[in-house]
Amino acid sequence: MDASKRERILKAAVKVFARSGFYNSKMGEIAQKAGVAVGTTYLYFEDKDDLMISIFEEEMVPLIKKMKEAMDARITAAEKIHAFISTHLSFVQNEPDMAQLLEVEMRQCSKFIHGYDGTRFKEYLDLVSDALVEGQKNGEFRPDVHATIFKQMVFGAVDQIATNYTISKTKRIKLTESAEQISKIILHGIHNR
Amino acid sequence: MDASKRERILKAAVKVFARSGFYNSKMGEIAQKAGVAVGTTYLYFEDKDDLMISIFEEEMVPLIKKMKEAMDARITAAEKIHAFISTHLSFVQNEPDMAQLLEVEMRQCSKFIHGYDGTRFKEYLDLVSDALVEGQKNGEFRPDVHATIFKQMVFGAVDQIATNYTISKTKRIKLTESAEQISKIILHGIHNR
DNA sequence: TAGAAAAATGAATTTTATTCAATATTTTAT
DNA sequence: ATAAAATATTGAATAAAATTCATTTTTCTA
Repeated sequence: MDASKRERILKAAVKVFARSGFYNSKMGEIAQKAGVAVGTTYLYFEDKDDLMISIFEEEMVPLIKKMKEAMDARITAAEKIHAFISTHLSFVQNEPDMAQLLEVEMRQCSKFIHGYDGTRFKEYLDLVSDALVEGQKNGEFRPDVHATIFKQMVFGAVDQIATNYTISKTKRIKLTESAEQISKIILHGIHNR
Repeated sequence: MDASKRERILKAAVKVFARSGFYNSKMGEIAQKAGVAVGTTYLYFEDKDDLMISIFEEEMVPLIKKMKEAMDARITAAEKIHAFISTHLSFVQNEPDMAQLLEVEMRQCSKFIHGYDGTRFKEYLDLVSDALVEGQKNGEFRPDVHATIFKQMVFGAVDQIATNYTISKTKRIKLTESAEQISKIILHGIHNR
């Protein structure tokens, strides 16, 4: 089993999924683009869904890493949360194909929606709740904000803006502007007056 | 073309989609449950995706109506936004099958993700931005909050909490508690100090 | 009530994901 | 270096469903 062949298949799948959408992507086209036979893709991945989920898992590793770095570079917890929001939206701006895949196409993948345990995704969300808890400990934020609710709320807000941006043709509203608005509302909302 | 037959097919589809998930639902089973032949479903709906989208469109009508009533019953804009959040989450709590369908299964529907123009969905989101603008006019809220960003942000936050609740087995966190937390953060966040 | 129009049927078709028997390549033991 | 064994690859065959459409049934019209 050749690791580079696995990579070739993943790379090809990213391209095909992003261009055609998950549902309309043919395993045959992915195999062809990767320069292998159809059957070979099934030696490296269980099925089409597993291929999609593998893309997610592998893509999240560097994304989490970069996000950690961006947040660690900030001093206050408020700055860390602002960094989460603007870094996520920068990624969406700078890597539209991958954003399309992670936000839009991934959700058509039945195994991802139903079977996926979400380890990597939880890891990502916990960056938000960790920053919240830090800010509660040092008095920046109100202590009555529930960390689990908060992290989902922040991610949900950012993800909705991101998805809408990705889908929309016009790109009327700048993501940098959205990032500032979301941050301001959320941070005002949890600030310890 | 019999309107009641169309209804029977829709009703059957709701049951089957909710039980088996969109992807694993067979048109044959839907037809059987509706007491018609497979081909008949194709006289009333273009395809499986159109059937799913029709459920969404029809379900949104009473949902929007109830949401409008709930919001209109409140005096201040802040109360209206609070009503949006808690009414949405009450619906998720009280109609788990429909919530599963609208939040989870709908997103596996390729035509919904790609082709749907989102008229009904926009109508729903506009309830939030209308309340925001009202609150900005009467001085309750800061005037610099962007309505389009705000409505997406609020919906995204609520939807993420709702989806997580629907998917999770444990239901650890009460949706009423989540509604209070989200409202408090958001309303603090936009309040005109 | 016969003929036309509309609606309904379900077997046949089509499209793809997935499997697996056959083939090719690589590794191991002598 | 060589043959047997193990591993990897192939792509034609299979299977599963969505969708179509020629045929049949029902409803309408004059």
